[in-house]
Amino acid sequence: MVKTGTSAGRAADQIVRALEGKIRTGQLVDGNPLPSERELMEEFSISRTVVREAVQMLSGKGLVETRPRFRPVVRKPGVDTAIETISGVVGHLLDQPGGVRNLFETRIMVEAALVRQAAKEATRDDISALKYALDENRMAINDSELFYLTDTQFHAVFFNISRNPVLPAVQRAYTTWLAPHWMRMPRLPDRNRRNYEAHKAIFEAILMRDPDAAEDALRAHLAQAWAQVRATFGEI
Amino acid sequence: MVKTGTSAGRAADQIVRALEGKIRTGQLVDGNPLPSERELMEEFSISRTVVREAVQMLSGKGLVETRPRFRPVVRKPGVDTAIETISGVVGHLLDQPGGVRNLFETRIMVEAALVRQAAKEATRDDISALKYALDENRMAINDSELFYLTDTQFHAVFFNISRNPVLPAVQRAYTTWLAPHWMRMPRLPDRNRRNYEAHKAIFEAILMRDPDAAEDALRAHLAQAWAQVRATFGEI
DNA sequence: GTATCTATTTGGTACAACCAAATATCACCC
DNA sequence: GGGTGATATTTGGTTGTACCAAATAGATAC
Repeated sequence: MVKTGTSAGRAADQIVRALEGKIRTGQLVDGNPLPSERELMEEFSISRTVVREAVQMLSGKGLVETRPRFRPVVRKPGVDTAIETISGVVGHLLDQPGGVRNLFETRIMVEAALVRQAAKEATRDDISALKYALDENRMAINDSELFYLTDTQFHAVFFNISRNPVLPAVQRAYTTWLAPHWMRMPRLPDRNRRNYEAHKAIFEAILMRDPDAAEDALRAHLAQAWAQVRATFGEI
Repeated sequence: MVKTGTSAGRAADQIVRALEGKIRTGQLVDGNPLPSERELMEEFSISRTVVREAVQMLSGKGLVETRPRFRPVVRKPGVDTAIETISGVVGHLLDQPGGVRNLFETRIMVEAALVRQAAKEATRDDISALKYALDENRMAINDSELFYLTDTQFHAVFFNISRNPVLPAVQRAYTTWLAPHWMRMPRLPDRNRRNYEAHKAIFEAILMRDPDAAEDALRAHLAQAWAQVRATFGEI
């Protein structure tokens, strides 16, 4: 029987909705493989064509993870999932003139807000986390590979202070998307030291509970970083 | 001939990349329909199945727009495209406990940063745009439908001041995603007036070039809005 | 020139078949 | 008995054909 144009009008969308539900309610457990395509086509009485289509849609929405020849794996949606979903488009945006600049500008804005907040309401734990990250950063000045890592982790502390799970994911997005430009920059102990000093200045402003100074230090730091990027890549 | 497992290993990904390129370079013009599936299968010597798969992927990436029975339309990627792409996942996130709260919190943070910036560097044009939006808002106090609109537009001004095209898109995202909660709130002239007064307070702080006051006013305003949401929906 | 009816195109779905990579099964040897 | 490797069985990837119903283009009538 060739059943076409079903009442509801759409197609595999129904399957998608059904599976979406099963994932959200936990009937399909996070991390487990999806039922095989043949099973699904039997369960919903549809052709494999439609099953594949549905699975692909779910993959596009980030609810399942598909590797080329493997069973799709269920993934309960999280902030990181959302961010991965747009990575493709963002890639194109960054290729456009001014794309990187625009993204980086929002990062400055967000992080400026975060350091202000840190200066105002960082707990003792937050501050010791910050101090730890700063020390790690200092000790890595002569190891550029490690310095990049500790640099990122220092900044990460700010994104954690709010206790809002969205923000750490946002930072991961920023670092992932901007990494191509950062990683290919010449990294010299000299520059590392300057960056460390900038971090230290931010830290001290936060210690002094001075939001304005913290914001200024952060902006100076990121502006300098941007200048380095420009020096490496030119107009972007 | 049944050709499988081609050298490169993947499948419709190649087609996706090819089409991606054609879209970015403008060979496939923004707004125009994609070639028909049959044409594409001939052009790339692949089965229609694969063509459809590729098109779907492009759709998932937001590079083409597909309505159920219509020709897919090419869409050059923009920030809005990116945001639409994640709308699906975000929907799930908002359903989770605390989801709305977390999102709204980031909105407060971002907008607080924006009003600070506005207070510091708004041009004469920015300020008159703000004043215009404020007046429109005042005149709509007794028309709740219109008030919601002018409310949104008042806030929109802040997202425009930076001249960064990412931010207006972000605001559209916020309003879209949070709309379901805002629109179903009881809207009374009384509340409208209170919100208008809050807007006015923010505006005046910006006029005075006082970032701290502007931020405080903005935070008070949004905190109140949140309280209203809570009063309507309870724990969310 | 506009409206209406008809032919053709085009997307949506189904089914059957096949390949190659994964995975499960089992016999075999230490 | 507990690994180890060869074998059988899934299972995802792809092709081809076929058919329906909605869109669109084309022709015809008004």
